[in-house]
Amino acid sequence: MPELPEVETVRRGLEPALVGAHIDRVVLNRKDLRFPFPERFVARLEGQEVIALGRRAKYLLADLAGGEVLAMHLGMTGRFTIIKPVCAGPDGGLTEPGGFYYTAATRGAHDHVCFELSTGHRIVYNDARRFGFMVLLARSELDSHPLFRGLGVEPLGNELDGALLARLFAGKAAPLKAALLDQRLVAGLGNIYVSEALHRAGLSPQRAAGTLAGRTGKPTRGADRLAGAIRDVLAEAVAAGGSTLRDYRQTDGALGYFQHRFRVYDREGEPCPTPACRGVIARSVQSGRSTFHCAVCQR
DNA sequence: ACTGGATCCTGCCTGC
DNA sequence: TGCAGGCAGGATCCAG
Repeated sequence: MPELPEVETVRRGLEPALVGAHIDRVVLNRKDLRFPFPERFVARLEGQEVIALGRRAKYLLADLAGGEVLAMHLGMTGRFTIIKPVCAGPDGGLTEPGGFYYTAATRGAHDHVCFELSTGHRIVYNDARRFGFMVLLARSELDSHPLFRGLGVEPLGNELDGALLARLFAGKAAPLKAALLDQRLVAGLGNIYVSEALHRAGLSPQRAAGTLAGRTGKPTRGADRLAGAIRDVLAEAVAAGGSTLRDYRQTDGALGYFQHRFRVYDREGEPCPTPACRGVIARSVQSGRSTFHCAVCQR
């Protein structure tokens, strides 16, 4: 479920295990994800120390001591799991505090990559649909790399406000839904949070994006509301993800799960949650993707 | 320049 | 119960 908040949640979950550790061994269970793994992928990673774990839009960025960056995109179904070290139990046998081993026998069907760290931790990447991918690139070429060059503004950074949105959307006939999904404008929103942000802002997903730029190019109140709604919904989701992170060892240990309540997403037919609004959440399809909105309070 | 559609892949849910 | 069909949170590419 990786939009920006989920990726940030995964980043925060992985950071303590990954940063400062060396990658002793990398096991690939297949030769590609969405794309083939980079040339000499394993050799370039093994022996490297991870010195930082960052995020840009929906990409995780692991900085390596040698100057390369491991950039990882989770696609639709990518997940990371931390497997804690196995240690000797009271009965003399091997037990594991989190309650599970990671062996060939327990390996999940779509566990494609396993990073074995110097701390004894293993970090497993699982991706059923394989829309995710990993690339290795020099830190110095990050900003000019085709994957990152065109990315738009980071929505939780300081730049995003109504004025910037108005500038980005000026002259665009595309519906707000499509404009917000465009990673070249605002980077990190996905199908869920676009619906959520538009509902909070009281803006119809069908409305032309350019109408938020006013006639003089000045931001409208709608643009200000939308910028605020984007920041609020993402920040709340990140906070919700973080609040459940302490439990990451239970069940299958997958990072990035959280119980965030969506106000409109997947709530077709339910009453609109806006106070005093008598509307009902409708589902529609825009450029092949589900949109959820209330026609009464979103204009 | 913008837009909609097809596409990659697997799993799950629905309806017949 | 079985199975076909549709749908899924991403992002790119292509035709129009």
